[in-house]
Amino acid sequence: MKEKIEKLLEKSNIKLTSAREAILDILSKAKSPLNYEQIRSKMQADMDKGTFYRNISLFEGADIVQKLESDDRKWYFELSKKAHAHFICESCHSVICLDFVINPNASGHKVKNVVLKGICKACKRV
Amino acid sequence: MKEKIEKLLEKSNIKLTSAREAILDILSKAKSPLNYEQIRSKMQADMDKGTFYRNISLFEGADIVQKLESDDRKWYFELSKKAHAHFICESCHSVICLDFVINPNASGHKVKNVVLKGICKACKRV
DNA sequence: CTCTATGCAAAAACTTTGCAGGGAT
DNA sequence: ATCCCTGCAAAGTTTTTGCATAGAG
Repeated sequence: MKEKIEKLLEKSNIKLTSAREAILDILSKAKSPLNYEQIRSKMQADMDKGTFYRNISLFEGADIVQKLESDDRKWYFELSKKAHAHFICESCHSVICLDFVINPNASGHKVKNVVLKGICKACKRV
Repeated sequence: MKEKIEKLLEKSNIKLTSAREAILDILSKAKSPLNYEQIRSKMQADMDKGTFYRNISLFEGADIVQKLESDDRKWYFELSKKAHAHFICESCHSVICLDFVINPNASGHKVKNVVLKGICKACKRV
């Protein structure tokens, strides 16, 4: 894991620190995008918000991390990977990755992301 | 216009006031969802934020208005109409309605909305 | 020793809420 | 006279930023 993260950062000339490793380690294990609170709760040691967001925006600039927002007005983060759609649950606000090929040229605009919103499987059951 | 708005409100037992009429009048003329600032700038008379947001949430509760967020962390509002997709421009943050039929059962979740993100036609040209 | 990352605290940006005054019925 | 709508101002939420200190090389 650590080597993989080291490689990612090396490519962009970003130094490896324990804060950065912690963030990327959690994101690399996540099945779906996570917000600050969720990431922080998975950490062993506490991390300051400032440090978190500053590193996240460093990662975004280097295209290592992508952000998207749910409808709870929080940013959700995931490691950059090939374009895929997301589902956002209006009930529990979770963000779920979908296997969904994005057609970049529907509609005359340049489409980079697709987000579906509604009620997720889990919430539907309740 | 006014009669149409009156009918909308009557159905939900909401009294017609000039603030409410102003908001709904602007929304009914809009081609795409608008945020508070955009709506406010189209108004003849000034309107307080509190009044605006309170009425908007009244409308949402009555299913007269739907809200969605762009990626500028602002809410965008439109009159409720039959399910259609939206395009959000990551460059100018405008929200554009698309003629796009939503398939509610892709992916096992219940899909109510579809949002495409990317660069809009206008920004692409620049 | 120098340079950058971190933590703390304050600022920012939008939205929401409390409260008192004003209008409509 | 009552009820609820409105405006003003303060509070709330998440993210961003400034500054001093700690830490790495």
